[in-house]
Amino acid sequence: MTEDDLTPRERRAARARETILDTARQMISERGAHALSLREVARRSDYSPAGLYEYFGNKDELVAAVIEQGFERFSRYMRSVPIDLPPRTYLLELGMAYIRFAIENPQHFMLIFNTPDMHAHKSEDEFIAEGTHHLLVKGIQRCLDTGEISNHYQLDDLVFAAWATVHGMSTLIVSHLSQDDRDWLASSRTMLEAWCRGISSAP
Amino acid sequence: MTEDDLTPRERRAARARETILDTARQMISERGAHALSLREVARRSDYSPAGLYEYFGNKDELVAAVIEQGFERFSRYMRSVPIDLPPRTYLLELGMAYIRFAIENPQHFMLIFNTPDMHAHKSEDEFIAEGTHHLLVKGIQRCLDTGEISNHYQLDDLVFAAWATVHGMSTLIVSHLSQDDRDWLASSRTMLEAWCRGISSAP
DNA sequence: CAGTTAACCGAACGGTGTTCGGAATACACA
DNA sequence: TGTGTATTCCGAACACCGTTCGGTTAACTG
Repeated sequence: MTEDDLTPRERRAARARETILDTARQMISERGAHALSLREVARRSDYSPAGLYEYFGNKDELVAAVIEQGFERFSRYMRSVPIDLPPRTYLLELGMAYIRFAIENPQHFMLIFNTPDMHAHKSEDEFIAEGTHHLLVKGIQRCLDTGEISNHYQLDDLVFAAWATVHGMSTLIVSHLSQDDRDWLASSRTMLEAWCRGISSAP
Repeated sequence: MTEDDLTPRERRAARARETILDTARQMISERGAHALSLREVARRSDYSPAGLYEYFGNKDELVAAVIEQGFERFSRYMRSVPIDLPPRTYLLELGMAYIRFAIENPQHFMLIFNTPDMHAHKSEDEFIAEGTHHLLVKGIQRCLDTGEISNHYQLDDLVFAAWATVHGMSTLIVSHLSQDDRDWLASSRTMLEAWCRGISSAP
């Protein structure tokens, strides 16, 4: 993937960066992003607080790196859905992958989709997010093409509603209903199927 | 509403508490909850940092109080929907009230529904939230009774899906699509109508 | 081997939330 | 009205935080 002709020094630096990043990632999935302390990261990875600044410009850049990792992980969930499924099934499974990611990585889901500072992640994350977003757009477009979704609705509105539904389900499950031990994946699937059927025909 | 036979001292204390709370509320709606500084609140309300501890046990209690205010405001939006509307119209307008609150009070919406610490707001907020939640449950139950929603679906799942849809729309609009200047209220209404129609008949 | 660069740290600065002892103030009661 | 008590409020301090800077190793380069 990447160029492997790195000097030992560069390879060492990359490894150190990765170590620090892993520590931060683990601390975030343990206690959430709001409780991340740079000094604690330094402590756990055997650096002095100042030492970290060799690898990350500041705290925001560190959590931005974790967010980027999270986006890649999220992207993997989404891309794992076979594209050769029937259009409506594909759409359904895409939504389920979204929700599965949230349930299996609650802290990272919160981190990458719920951070109040949208200024931090702009370049690379947006790029990856756009990539997965495109999967949704294409998926819906295919359903429109095959007539499995009524062309009475605009593509933009359909994308918005589909995204909102799975995002809302994910958010509710991980942040408000986590203690309730219902089978949320089953409920989500049932109601997503209903949603797909609902928009399959004109009013 | 409340008992007015308070001593002047109690009245003064209540007023001071309210002043501090207002300052905090304004600071939150200006720059978000994550940027709230207790010392800055003290500065703006002419107290010393230590002085605030006479009225709030700690910072978390202060933002908990702001959250409670936010819940009450949110509850007012929801209760403003006339209950004598036709069942399906009522349900639709309930959802629109939810989204309107989010759009018109983005920081407070984020604050009360997106705080990573679910341990803080348990007692009063849950109570009010349950109150508005009950509006949704009753609204859907009425639709089931009149047959405007297919009884093929379970009440719990319907409530979950309805809540998730409006919550997702709200969250996306205020935190990811705020710069996009589409008419999100219109899009939301269109797709909520589609959702209502979608579950009106069995598969 | 000498010079340069990278890697790292100790110490400090200004900020934060919070605690504590005490001072000022307002109150209740004699 | 005076006195004792409870409320208000604050200054100072503590521990922690993110960040910067100068300097000291350590590693690479020629």
